[in-house]
Amino acid sequence: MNKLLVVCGPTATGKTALAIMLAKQWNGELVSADSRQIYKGLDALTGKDRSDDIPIWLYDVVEPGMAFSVAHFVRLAKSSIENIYKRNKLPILVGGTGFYLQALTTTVDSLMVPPNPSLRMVLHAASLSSLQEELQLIDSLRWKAMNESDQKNPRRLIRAIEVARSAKYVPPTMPQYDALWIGLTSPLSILEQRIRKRVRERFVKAVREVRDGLPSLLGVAPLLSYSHGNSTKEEALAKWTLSELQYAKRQMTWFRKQKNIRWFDVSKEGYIGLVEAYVSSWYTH
RNA sequence: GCUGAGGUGGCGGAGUGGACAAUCGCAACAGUCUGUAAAACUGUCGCCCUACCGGGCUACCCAGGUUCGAAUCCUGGCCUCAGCA
Repeated sequence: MNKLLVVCGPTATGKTALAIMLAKQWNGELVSADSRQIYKGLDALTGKDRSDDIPIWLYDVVEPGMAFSVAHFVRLAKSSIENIYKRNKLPILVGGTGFYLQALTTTVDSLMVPPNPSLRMVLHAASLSSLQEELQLIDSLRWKAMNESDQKNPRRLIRAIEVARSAKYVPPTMPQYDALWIGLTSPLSILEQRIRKRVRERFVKAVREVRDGLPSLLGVAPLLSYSHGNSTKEEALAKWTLSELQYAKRQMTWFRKQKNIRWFDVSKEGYIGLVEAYVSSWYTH
């Protein structure tokens, strides 16, 4: 089975830097699994780190505002990984978008059902209760499988109805990888400091990147408010920092339930050595 | 110092005699997740018990008072802000 190294974890833990280092050691190339960094430009806003000699796939694949979703990601990532294998290199999947990572490494059956824009438009105008009723009617199993939170989530209900109404698919078999999951984390207070520092460092560049009409990525609203003169730099920094921190917490909520991740605390001295040893024992087997 | 406005839960801000442990927003905490995942959504959110059905206690600047009953009315005090000085 083909080996695939996965480096995941919340934002601002140094995933990319670590992955680049590992790529140099093991003749690898990176594949980004980040739902923000797929957009062209916006380097400072989305925190893209780059390397002169290690390729990073799936940065800058689509214009901001264009439709992009997990399904696109999975297709692109699969072909990137194949490409890397063909050249006998090690793909290193690095990113904080847990859903992307999951979809790529496991089977997600409904992923092949494409969106139905006209249906969505109609359902979008429907009330929550009518969405609930419709789903119960056309796919009661799906409805029962949803928890209370999703049953009250219009977006999820609409997608479930969309899937239920589509023709049934036989899910294609996904490539199976021999994946090693490495998670990078640190205590929340330290993570907060790192986020604060990173955001401050990127502020000036990020202000130049944002413009009206951009998708509402983290930081866009406060940065625009600042550049329009509606808030001070400190206010904008505070808001951007806060949203990044909240995002990091959400990421951790996702990753916490995933039991195959080996976690490393990046605030501890010598964690890199531990990672290297861990990867080494996996890679050489 | 005078005049006006006001002091409500971590913050903002409703409430102006009973249905108020106090609408709502933010923050916080926990969580959901199968084509928007940066998103969307759920629950909790004074303290203490609880078989989660409830029960007890302390609360709306402070001190008194009126009232069967006050965050809401009255008196005094303290403090804040705006304008005048």
